[in-house]
Amino acid sequence: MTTQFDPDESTARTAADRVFEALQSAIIRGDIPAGSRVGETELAERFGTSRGPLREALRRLESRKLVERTPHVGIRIASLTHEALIEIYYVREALEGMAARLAAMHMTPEEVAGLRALLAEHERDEALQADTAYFQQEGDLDFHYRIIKGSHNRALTDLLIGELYHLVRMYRQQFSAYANRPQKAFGEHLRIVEAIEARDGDLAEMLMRRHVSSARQNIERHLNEHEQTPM
Amino acid sequence: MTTQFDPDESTARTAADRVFEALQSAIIRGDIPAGSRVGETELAERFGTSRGPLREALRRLESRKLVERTPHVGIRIASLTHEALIEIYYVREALEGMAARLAAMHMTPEEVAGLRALLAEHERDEALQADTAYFQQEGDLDFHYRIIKGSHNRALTDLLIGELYHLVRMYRQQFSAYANRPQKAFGEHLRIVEAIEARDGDLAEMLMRRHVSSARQNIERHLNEHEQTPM
DNA sequence: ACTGGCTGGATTGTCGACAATGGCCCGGGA
DNA sequence: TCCCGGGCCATTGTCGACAATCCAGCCAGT
Repeated sequence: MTTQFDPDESTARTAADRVFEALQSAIIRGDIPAGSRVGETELAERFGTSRGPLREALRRLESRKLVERTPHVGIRIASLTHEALIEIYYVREALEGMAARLAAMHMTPEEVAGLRALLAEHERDEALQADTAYFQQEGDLDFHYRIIKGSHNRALTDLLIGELYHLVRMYRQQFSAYANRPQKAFGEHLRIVEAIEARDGDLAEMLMRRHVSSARQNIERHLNEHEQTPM
Repeated sequence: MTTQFDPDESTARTAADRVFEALQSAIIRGDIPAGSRVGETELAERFGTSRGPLREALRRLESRKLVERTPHVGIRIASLTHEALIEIYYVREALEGMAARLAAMHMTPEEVAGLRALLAEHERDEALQADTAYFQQEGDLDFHYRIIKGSHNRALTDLLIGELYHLVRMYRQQFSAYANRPQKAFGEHLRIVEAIEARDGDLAEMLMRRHVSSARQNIERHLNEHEQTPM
């Protein structure tokens, strides 16, 4: 069951980078169950490398909050609590709101056009698939990615895409995503794009914040209904 | 010029953690000049350890944007451009604004009282020292730290304190801080605390955002005057 | 029977050496 | 004189082995 790579595509970089990406994918996709303890030796031979590069990969994953390490004890795959997810959504609200504001200021006309094209594509898919949520999931990520990159703010982009979104994706995998009202989300996306086209930074930020906030409230409602956190 | 440690205080954790903190301090304090290339072997023997732990420390510092690594080439201490500093201030504006909002909602009465006590202490120091900026620098950081922690949002706290503020501090060390109008800043701090005491989250966020935004505009003004980025 | 300490095993932390890659310098040719 | 190519060297990437630490289970004592 050793993982196999394309020998010319991924070997370009160093082995530590390969095992880092592979391990990250494995965690996000749920191939390694969340919250489980794993040994370094086990992981090392699983990914066909030594413990040296593996440990470096683990350090990076630790800073991304994907694994937890306790000295002399071991590694466990991160299992996020619902509270942590809610906290992340507050951060997303602040950062993506700012991203939308900056996108309205700095996006090139080509980027805006691409954004609207993406939205049109979503509309077709949505019309076809009505309320199936999964494809819309990836489309939703794509939409947010474009606005984040449209901010042309590297610090903001690195923080959101490099640090936060991995956790969000792991979450969606763990709890197979709360039904996230694709038609409502699409309408919100539409209005955000309109605000960006109008170069209205204030409005774009406000709409994006409400969009993220709605998603958070939607999750909180689900949690209260299902009473998943008795405590 | 080898760094020295308290042999009982810092040795509690692992050696990789010690060299991580030591290296981070050295970078922030400017002991290692920004932008300079350094070799792994050199650093390893400087901190009295082997290359193994040092490389793990470097990985963590890399994710914190304090060093830059290029494979097979080497390490260079991060030297932030002015544009990067401005970008960080936009992120701070968004995140600390949210932190102030959450602090107004979630701070305990004790934390609020401590915040006001800190402000009173600043007022005394400020009255004594008029316009000397340096002490106010640390006080300013302390003020912001308390509000961030007052948000009771771990994701937000980790991001701001764990990822961002090191860069801000390194900056202040590099460029020995732009004169940051302590009396004006103090007044803004005062109004933020008042908003938090009134549990007015909207106002607290707005004031904090304007506070950070003012600091950013102050820096931008200095950059334009001195024309430090000819390009 | 239960608590306390202890020993054995396993896992992580650390180290030194080897291999591989990139940069630099020197020499030759146009 | 300038440009290009090849070889050498330094530095990084990787590996395997040794040492330190923690956890589990057992044994003894009360």
